[in-house]
Amino acid sequence: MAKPKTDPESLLPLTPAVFHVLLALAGGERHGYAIMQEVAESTDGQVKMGPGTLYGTVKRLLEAQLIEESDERPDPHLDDDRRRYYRLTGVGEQVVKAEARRYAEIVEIARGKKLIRKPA
Amino acid sequence: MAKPKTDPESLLPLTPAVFHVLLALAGGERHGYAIMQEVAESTDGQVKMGPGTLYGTVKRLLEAQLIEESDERPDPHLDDDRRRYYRLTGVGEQVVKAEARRYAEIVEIARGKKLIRKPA
DNA sequence: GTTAAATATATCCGTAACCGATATATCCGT
DNA sequence: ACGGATATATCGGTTACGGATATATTTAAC
Repeated sequence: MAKPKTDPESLLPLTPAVFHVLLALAGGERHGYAIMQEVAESTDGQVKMGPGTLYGTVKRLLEAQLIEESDERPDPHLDDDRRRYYRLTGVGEQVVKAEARRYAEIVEIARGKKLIRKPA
Repeated sequence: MAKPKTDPESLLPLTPAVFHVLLALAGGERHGYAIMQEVAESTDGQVKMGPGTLYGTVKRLLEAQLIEESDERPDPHLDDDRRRYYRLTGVGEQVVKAEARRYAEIVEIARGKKLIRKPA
């Protein structure tokens, strides 16, 4: 994942770390630390991303133009100068959607083999 | 994934290659080449595992005792001496189930963010 | 029956990614 | 003003991925 590609499918499958970051940003703009927290929270602590993984991943995602830094800041009294906010690009949104569909397909395969039951 | 561990959850998340191999074996005993074919087929060609990935992964899975080699052979006239058959161990089955559940949870997160629609 | 293609396993190695450790600095509650 | 949580960043060891390569056998074709 080094050069900017425009075909979303060609980037799949994503590494788990990349997918989790994109998923977190699919909920709206977030800064790095908040991404870490959201990943840990949304997976009930099953996936804990350390700073090395997070910032390395963010750097690669910026280079691949799947995310971009945002200039928008929240209300000044809620803000923190250190924060750097990121958001999905158009391509990034397509990629995370495509990967989500791929996950859903795999879940269906697992259901077909009776590894899991309930369709929800 | 080097030492044999007995707690399935502690091995998660699996790498995509590992998960696909375990998923293929969840459908019953298979030999290496058949695993490659099944992964390509079940993912509609989206995931193509080369021999380097496959046999390296199989080796690691044997060491981790998630799979084991099988002595059972099919009818002699259908057999091929070169083949080496593998099956899931008890732990392996627990691990692939746990990972399938984890995938399902992530799909639900993606649904909650409107990245995909249909609950099936 | 000889050739060719597909089958089948295996290793090597360059590239990339993970991720803990470490560093640094700021914000905020008490 | 002190300490813990917040926040970003880099370094380096370890691992895994995955294409290329090698080798041999089986099967189909001619």
